[in-house]
Amino acid sequence: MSQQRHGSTPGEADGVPAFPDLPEATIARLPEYLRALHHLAETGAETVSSEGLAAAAGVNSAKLRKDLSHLGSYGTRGVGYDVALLVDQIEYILGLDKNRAVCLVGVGNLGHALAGYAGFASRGFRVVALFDADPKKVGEQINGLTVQHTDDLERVAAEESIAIGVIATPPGTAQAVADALVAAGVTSILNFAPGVLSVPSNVDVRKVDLAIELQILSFHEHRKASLTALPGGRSAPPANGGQEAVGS
Amino acid sequence: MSQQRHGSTPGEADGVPAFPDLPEATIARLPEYLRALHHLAETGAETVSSEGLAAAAGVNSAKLRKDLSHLGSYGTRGVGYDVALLVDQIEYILGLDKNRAVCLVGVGNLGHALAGYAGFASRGFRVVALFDADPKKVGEQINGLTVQHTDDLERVAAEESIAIGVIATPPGTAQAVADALVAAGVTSILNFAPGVLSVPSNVDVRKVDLAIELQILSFHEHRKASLTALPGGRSAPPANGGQEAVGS
DNA sequence: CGCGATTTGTGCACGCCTTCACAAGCGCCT
DNA sequence: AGGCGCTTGTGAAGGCGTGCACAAATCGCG
Repeated sequence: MSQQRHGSTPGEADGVPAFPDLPEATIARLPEYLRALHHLAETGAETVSSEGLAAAAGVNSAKLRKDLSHLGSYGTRGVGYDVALLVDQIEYILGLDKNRAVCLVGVGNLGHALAGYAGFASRGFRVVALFDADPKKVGEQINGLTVQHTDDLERVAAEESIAIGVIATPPGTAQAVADALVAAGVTSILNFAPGVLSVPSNVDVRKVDLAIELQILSFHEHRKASLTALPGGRSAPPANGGQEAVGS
Repeated sequence: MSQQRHGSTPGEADGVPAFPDLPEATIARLPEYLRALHHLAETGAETVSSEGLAAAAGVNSAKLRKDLSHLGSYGTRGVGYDVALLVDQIEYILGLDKNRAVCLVGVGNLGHALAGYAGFASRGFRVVALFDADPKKVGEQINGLTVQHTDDLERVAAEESIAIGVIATPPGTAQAVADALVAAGVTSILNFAPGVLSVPSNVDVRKVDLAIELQILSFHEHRKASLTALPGGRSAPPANGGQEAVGS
């Protein structure tokens, strides 16, 4: 699936890809739609209604329609959206047809798991290099790749024309690694280390902090606990229909 | 540091903790402030200005002041914020003084790493139970804990009064695990499995999808690539002061 | 060929969040 | 004691995102 250009590729009216500037919120949801669409495609569905796809992606149907309308008009009124076509569109917009090269820095507890994470490869990302500052880890084989020393990061990353760097080092070394990645020409960074990274404005950084997620949940636990003790607070309603309401 | 109640604990005017309802956006930033504050405390700082703390947390100083003002007035004009006091305040609001029990379901590639992730324990979360559906994994020792079978999840989770459940299973079993967690009384779930979870409305779910993060970065790569080819597009400005601009 | 059922695409209003700009408050120095 | 500089806390404005509600468009059927 998702192999050749269809008649008119969305943004290439004239060889120059006129890029629709999508709202950030929309961009963040496109991968979710894509996952739902792949799932639908596996079940053999040819078309989906906005209602159906919205349910599968866990969002409001109006929001979904507005999101997709930003990509252009790829639905048919009275029918719905062509699943295969929409998959191609979203993959094109997200640049997933490029099979981007990813490198991973820091092969510790978390990094080791990320190196073997199947979810990356299955969605078009190739982990092509692993780095670590610990000499004991250098040379180790993980998932068919040899761990290299971070001193070689800049050279190797430039050679392999790596687009995305993943930082899974301890907080103290994250900034130095980011600097090396930037120096090697990497313009997108996924950072698992707690703390703020300083990078040039043309570099995109996304941060994932697992402890922060737990802390946010902890807040809601705290809030819920104090609500149950409060006059107006409904104290743990056990049976409420059962479904719906997905956090954040 | 950060041991006893100070004079008037923020929300306990009358034994009943009146909970300030903070904006979601603020809640999501509090952990970041907390981390920055801990860092400052280690360097021996007594007080911080909003400007200083904002820089350390990577946000706008006005935003930080507004966020903190929601907790109450804990700054001193002309001086700044008392670091130790603010740490206590935020930890109280986030409910981190409760030392919450966490269980982890799915001890695969990612789950194994999460079980050993130091960042959890260091920030007040105790992983007290591990589960997996694979009989070969049951009984395995990880980080001092024995992996138990998911059939026992509901019973054990209820016994240990677990507040937060972490799902790191394959997508197919995530919903069943969520159902079991809910049945055991867990009201907060951190989900690493792709897909949408259906839970009662009193349960909070936060989702972390590593592939989605990469896809969002891929989009920006795609966008940047097409911008450089475009007339108005500034093509890779290499030297731009050097700092600032942290993505999302 | 026309009509009704269905579903998309979107104008509009509302609410949340961010950012600016500044008054109010606090400490220090003279 | 008084004034000055610094910093917080907040009113107001602007922007972004969401969701409703409906017009426009398409298909199928009689």
